[in-house]
This record gives sequence, structure tokens and C-alpha cells, in this order.
Amino acid sequence: MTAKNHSVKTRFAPSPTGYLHIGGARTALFAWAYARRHGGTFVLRIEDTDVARSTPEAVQAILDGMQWLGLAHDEGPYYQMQRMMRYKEVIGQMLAAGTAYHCYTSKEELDALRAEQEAKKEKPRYDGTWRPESGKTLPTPPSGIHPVVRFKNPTAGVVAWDDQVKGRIEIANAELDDFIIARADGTPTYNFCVVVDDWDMGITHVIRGDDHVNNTPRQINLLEALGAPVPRYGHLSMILGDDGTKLSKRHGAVSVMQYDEDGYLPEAVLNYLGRLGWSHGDEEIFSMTQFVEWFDLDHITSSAAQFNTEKLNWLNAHYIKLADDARLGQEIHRRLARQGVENTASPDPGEIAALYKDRVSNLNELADSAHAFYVAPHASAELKAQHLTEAAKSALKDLRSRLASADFSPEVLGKTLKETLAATGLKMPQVAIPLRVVLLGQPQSPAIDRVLAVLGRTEVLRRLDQAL
RNA sequence: GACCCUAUCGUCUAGAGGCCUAGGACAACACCCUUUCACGGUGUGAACCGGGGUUCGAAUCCCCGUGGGGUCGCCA
Repeated sequence: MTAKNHSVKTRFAPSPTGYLHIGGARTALFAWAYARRHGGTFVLRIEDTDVARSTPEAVQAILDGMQWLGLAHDEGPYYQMQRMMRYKEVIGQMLAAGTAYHCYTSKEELDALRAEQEAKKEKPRYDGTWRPESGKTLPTPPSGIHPVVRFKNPTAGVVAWDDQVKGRIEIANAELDDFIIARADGTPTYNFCVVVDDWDMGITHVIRGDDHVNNTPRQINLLEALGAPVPRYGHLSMILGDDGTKLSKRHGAVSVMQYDEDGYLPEAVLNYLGRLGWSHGDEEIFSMTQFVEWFDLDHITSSAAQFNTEKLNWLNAHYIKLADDARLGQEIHRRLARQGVENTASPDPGEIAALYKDRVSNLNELADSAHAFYVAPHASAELKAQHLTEAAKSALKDLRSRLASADFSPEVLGKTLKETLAATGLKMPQVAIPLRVVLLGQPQSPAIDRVLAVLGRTEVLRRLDQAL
């Protein structure tokens, strides 16, 4: 913390009621990048005050997601449930200062009030029954009822802030009501905890989702009532599903870990997310180092962006091409093991990766391609009928005898193949395609001489003998 | 319903009054490369939501519509 720039401190504050999904991941990425860009501090805060819906599994899932993406926090994770004493202290202070008050209106009365207002097509809001006002006589508190604590929101004027991504936003105080900051059981509510935390933790830039725009004026009022500094706010627009509708489990509101499961590299997801709703001219492909160097709030799009799987696929293909063979080999091993294929030591999965990495756009595809190297595939009857003609078979026999003694380097294998072509008078595809069908169970593959080399003499001969 | 935000190719976007006969990328299509399939390369088609202003000049500024999104909990 010593070398940190204290003029910038951002936070990511998820509530552990589910996994880290793609929208949350982008919010985290932007908050993280902003802190990194300015040499500041990135705080992780777990907002777990909803005891009924928060789970330790969800906390872990969020931590796992952040780790997979490589978004390391500098402070935290803080847990709001561990800060209860502090919240209660501040509530006491506000009550004493008269910036908050007890309200005895019951839930039932509130529901009735809301129903009534909705029937009249009005905006539902608290009616201010228990709000103290100079010269106003308050009702007598009913006995046996635990009151909630409400914030005494200003009634006049506007709350305004220069949103770092959307520009100036103004909301009339008349639109706001006296919201509850502590429940009847004494536990504080969301808007209140956020304010105390942002204040105590010295957050300078609140970068969060669009869905919080309406909370911001309340939080600013609260901060001002507390005499706390008001951070800068930047509200990120939402990510929409592939079909332009709200993100759902069907298309993207799944855990970021699902992307790992589905064969995506974290750097591809990061690059994709970074470019979704943010731009640096025409730049499409950038590392996180580069992203951090370029990142700013001025170039964030203020409208919602539609998620596009095809573009993610393209980036994934790009990063797979760039990835280290050994790393890809491990991915092959891991993914094949999940399918029950354990013996992936020979051939070296890294060598298979080298063969396929520039042909696939997904790690699962890569693993699928590697599968045939470990488990001898069965070509379909149609495929065999189509490609394993008598001419092809005799050519393969010729090749088999040459392969028995040939050196298994791609160079020599290439020459050996040509010898068979010369001996049989066939063209390369007439031999190579049947050979692929026999060896890998399908008519397409990378350069056949390289496939032979990776598969190795023993296995090649075995598969050839099996088929002829 | 009220309030807030928003609107450029199918999609992500560049664009901050003249550089725009609107640029890039994904996707699509065509061609090239090729030992098959891919990769790759080259190219083509494709957009400023509508209407009013302001201005010598508007994709860019203002207003009104319309479309989209968000929020209206003792949830976060």
C-alpha cells in the first residue's frame, strides 16, 4: 500500500447470492483496470447483508471467477457482515443528529399504502407519517412495535453528479422518499452499508452497473448528511444477451467459470469484455497490460451492448494460436480426463496442440481433435465405403511397408508418402484422405506427415493393420 | 404509470460542427493460398431511428416523437 496512489481507489462489491456472471466480470474488470491505470487500489468487498440469500459457496464462486480472470484485489475481501458494529454506530449518530428517525409504520401498512398509490398510478413512496418536522406533532409510538430507521432525505432541490460515463445526471429530491436504513431488527440496509463502506474505505471512484443509477442520489444525500466526501461515480451500461434481450441463464448470465468449462481462455474473455462498450480507436486485440495502459472512462459507451459469441470465438481462436503448446497440452489433458480419457502422456498432448492450435477456436474442440490420438477412432461405414477403395487400400499397403522402416520425422515421412505416390501413380489426396480416415476416423486433419510423426510408428502401423 | 439513461452497418464500435462520397472489427459472401479441412491473405455488400430547429455547414448541438434499457422492497 505504500507506493499506491491514494487519489484513486475503486472497488468491486458483489453480493454473494450467486456466481460471478459475465456482467459482473466486466464491472470488475473496469473497476480493476481503472485502479491499475492510475496506480491506485482495487478493493474487493462482499456485500453479504442479505443473510437469507448469501451463501459461502457463492463467495467462493466469486473468488474463483476473479482468480480465473486474474483480477487481483489489493484490499479485502471485506465482508459487510463483519462491519455490523460500525453500521450501528453510524445509525446511532444519525439518530442523535436528527438526520434519521424511527418510523413505526408496519410492513402491512406500507403494502397497503403502496397498493393504493399504484392503483392511482402514482410512484410508490413513503408518506412521511413519522418524519419529524419543526412544528409538527408526531403520532404516539405504538407499543410493542420495533421501528425501522429512515433517512431524512432533503425534500427540496436536486441531487446532481457528473457521471464519469454518462455525463451530468440530475434527480429532484422530490422524487426520493425517506428510505429505510435499518430494519426493525436493527440490521442496516444496502444503500446505507454501501455509503458507510465507501466512506470508511476511502473509495474515490465508484464504477458499477447502470442498475445503480437510481441509488446514487440516495447515497449522495446520505454521504452529505454524514459529512463524508462524495466519490466520483461512473455507471456502466448493461450487457444484453446475444439476442438483444436481457441477459439470462440461457445466454450468458452464467458463471464466468462456465466459459472455462466451454473452452475459452481467460485472456480471450478479458479482451472481449474490455472491448465491449469501451474502445481505443480501432484497436481490437490487446493484452491486459495494454488495456490497463489505455483504459479510461471517457471512451465507455453509454448505451447497452449486445453480447456477441462469434466475436468472442474469434478472439479465443486468436489467443489459442498464441498460447504456449505445453499449456494447451495441459488443457487437452484436463478436458480429456473429464471425458474419462486418462492416459494422455503419449503422444505428448503439447505436440498435438501444436498440430491443431491454429485450426480451432475453442479448447474443447482442441481436446476433441486430440481424442483420436489416444483412442483409436472408428470411421463410419459410409466414410470407409467412400474412401477405402481397392486402389486406396493397395496404396496404403505399399505405404505401410515403407513406414515399417522409415524414420518418423515429418521430412522423411513426406518423402515416404511421395514414394508411395510414385509407386502407385496416385495423387496426394487419393492417398492422404484414405490415410486420414484410417488413422483418425475422418477425412480432414492437419498435414498428414505431421500427424504421422506425432502419432508414432507403433500406433500408425497398428491402425493401418487394423484397417487393411 | 412515474423517474432516470440511451439510439451509427445484423453485432461490437470509430466519430466530440467542416478531415465523412461515415472508418475498423466480428459475422456473411467472393476470390487467392492449399495435401484434405481449417488457418491465413485479398476483396465485396452492409449503418448515422423519425421530425423539427441552431449554423455558411450536423452523424456530431437543441427540442419533440418513437424504439430500447434501468429503477421504483424492512433485496442487493
